[in-house]
Amino acid sequence: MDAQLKRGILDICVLSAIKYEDSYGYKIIKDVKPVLDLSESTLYTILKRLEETNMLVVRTTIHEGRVRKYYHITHKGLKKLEDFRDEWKELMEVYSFIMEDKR
Amino acid sequence: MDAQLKRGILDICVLSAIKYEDSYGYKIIKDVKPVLDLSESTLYTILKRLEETNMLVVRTTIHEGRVRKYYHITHKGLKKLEDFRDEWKELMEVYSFIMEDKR
DNA sequence: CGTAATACATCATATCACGAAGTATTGGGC
DNA sequence: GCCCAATACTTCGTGATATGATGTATTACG
Repeated sequence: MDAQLKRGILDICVLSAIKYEDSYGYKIIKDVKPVLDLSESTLYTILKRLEETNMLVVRTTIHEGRVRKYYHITHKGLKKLEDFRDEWKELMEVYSFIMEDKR
Repeated sequence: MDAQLKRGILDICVLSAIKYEDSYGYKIIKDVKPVLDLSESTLYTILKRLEETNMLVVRTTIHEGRVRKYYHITHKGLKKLEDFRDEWKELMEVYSFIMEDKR
């Protein structure tokens, strides 16, 4: 998918991936990649941003000798997901405008 | 609307605004603004980009003593609009993923 | 004569996706 | 024992791009 089109939904996608269950970077990539391709550098950049804007909180654990950081969605993160429904509605209207047959 | 979400559709919106009839910057803004807010600086940046990538061609005219540049969509621009239908389908699938009830 | 409307241009800034490259550990195959 | 894939996270540089601020210039109208 076009990089620009991705921008609006990448953050939302990542939040959605931890919506019901805490998850960690490596797993999030595996979960999201089939539906929306993203690289490790992109994902960790996004996770950092979401942490800085208090959309999620981090808990560092050790799993089989490896560091594993679990991400947990916050109230603010859940609200962001909720608000996206309205954003999507707006986007649908724009799409209608784009595809409108003006002849 | 969120700036990031806009990015993927701004170019498409502008192309769509000149799809059936040549138009000029000032008019495009008036047409697009009600459905998707954009500033003059943004619009002219986009028009320049679309010209550089051969999505449209420009014809400079004088109208009532003022310069007026008419933009005409090219075959490549029309193809871009067509391709957007597929992009949109992908986007819909991502939306399904985001809103999926995983409980 | 001033102001709004028309019309386009440029620049600096901030945001962000992504490839490249790196660090470190575990586990399986040979 | 050794190599490589898989697991897991980090940092840096680059390119793309939306936008506010600012500027230029003309016409129409009261």
